[in-house]
Amino acid sequence: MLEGMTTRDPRAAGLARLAGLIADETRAVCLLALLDGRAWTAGELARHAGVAASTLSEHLSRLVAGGLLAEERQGRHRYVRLADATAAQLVEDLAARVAPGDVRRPRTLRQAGAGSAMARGRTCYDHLAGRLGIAVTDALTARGLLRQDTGFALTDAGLRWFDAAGIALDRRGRRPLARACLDWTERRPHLAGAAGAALCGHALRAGWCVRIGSGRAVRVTDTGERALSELLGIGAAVLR
Amino acid sequence: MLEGMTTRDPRAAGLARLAGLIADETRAVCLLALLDGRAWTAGELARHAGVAASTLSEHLSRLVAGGLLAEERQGRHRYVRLADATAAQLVEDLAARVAPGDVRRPRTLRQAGAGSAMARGRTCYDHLAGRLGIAVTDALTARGLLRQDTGFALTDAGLRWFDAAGIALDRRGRRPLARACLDWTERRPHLAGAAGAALCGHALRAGWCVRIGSGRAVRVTDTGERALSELLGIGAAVLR
DNA sequence: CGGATGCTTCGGCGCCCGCCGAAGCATCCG
DNA sequence: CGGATGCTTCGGCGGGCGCCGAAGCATCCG
Repeated sequence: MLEGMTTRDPRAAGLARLAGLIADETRAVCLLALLDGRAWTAGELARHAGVAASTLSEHLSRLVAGGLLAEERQGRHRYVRLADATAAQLVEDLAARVAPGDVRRPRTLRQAGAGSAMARGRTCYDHLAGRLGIAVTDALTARGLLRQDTGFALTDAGLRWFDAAGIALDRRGRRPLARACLDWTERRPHLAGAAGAALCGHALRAGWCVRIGSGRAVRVTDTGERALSELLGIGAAVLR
Repeated sequence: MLEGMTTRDPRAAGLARLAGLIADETRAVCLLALLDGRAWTAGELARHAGVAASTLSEHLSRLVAGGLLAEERQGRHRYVRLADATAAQLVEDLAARVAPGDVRRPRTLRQAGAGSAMARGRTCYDHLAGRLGIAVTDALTARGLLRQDTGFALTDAGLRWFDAAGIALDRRGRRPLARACLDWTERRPHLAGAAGAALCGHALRAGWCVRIGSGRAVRVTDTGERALSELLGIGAAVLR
């Protein structure tokens, strides 16, 4: 056989290998969990995924070797997190393409409860998502601070708004300031990129919102309601 | 075992299945080849990938069933193409993340020749790439028609430029007008999205550039050099 | 109509990979 | 120091999947 083979694209092997990292349901479970942007221990992920610790250990080694995860050893714990923003974006992009019909809806009450908290507000890697993320994105757009019609970019007024709000934007890196991230529960784009990260970081630091328990869901505080109302004209009702 | 399993993310199975479609080198070869945006027959792809027709037939069925490819039967031929722009973007995004060290450089003279033609100018799904794509993107940016510093979006002046050049933009669909696509050979972003597609389509229709043979490489014509110089101030030397 | 061409189906083979539990190592803590 | 905890390594098992060639079907063409 073969011989007739012409010039296989040299990227194919790497592409298949990269996709292969995500092409396992247990690893996919881990990557989606890590989308909260925080570090998990190997044991937490093993329990979360429902497999033996030994099994998960090997999965983590592959994901780290493949560059999707970064690890940090602390004593007898192995902490892993998504390697960087581009890794997070990759998982997001793939997850966003998954046909909505392919996701099974949660069944138990407890899951439904957690689900509705997540739908209200959560972090998506390092930016805000859920109705909260959408509300912020919509408000920025309505006020002419963010353009969505011709792409996805901050306007000059948007740059001034961040400056006036005292939210520092890191414009040195290669990371784009504004980027669209498709919201899983809302099925609409919300603000990601360096600006989205800065805004989320500020919101958590300033107490505009706090994490619920140990998950990625967040709740808007009274302080946060006032700030979002003053700075962006977001009504409290939208966030409930 | 198990029992301890908590709430696996319902998207995990779909995510793994989707990634699994790309996680095979032969299928990856096909997807990368199809990034030229045109339709290939099953036989062409089999020869290109260097596998038996029967093997490739099954691969195509899986890719079609998974929604990444669209097929069209004509007589005894089975034509396939990327299902839509989002499928193309998915493959691009994944390929862009492949570590540059992972791609082996071409070796033979013939491959090197094809490579340099590809590096000069080519189509990337439905927009321009290679030095040509970069030159156009840079020129649009330098003239204030495209913003890259705060995201990736056309400016109002950019909208007027397309209008004045007689290039119709389809703004009805959900597809973003401007989007960044990481150029494989240049390692820098070039213009994709509805505007990139419109520009590329116009360039081919107006004879600004023509396809070289049956591949995805394109060559800029004399007409094209004049047009690009007049409309965007692109010097001919850049395109060589 | 009959041979050539393109694709698909099928059976069979072999490899890869995900899974587990047992055993071992490192770390922490009383 | 010794037991508990967390992680890793190893052997073994089973299933899935990619590969092929042979055979069969549809289409095209002389």
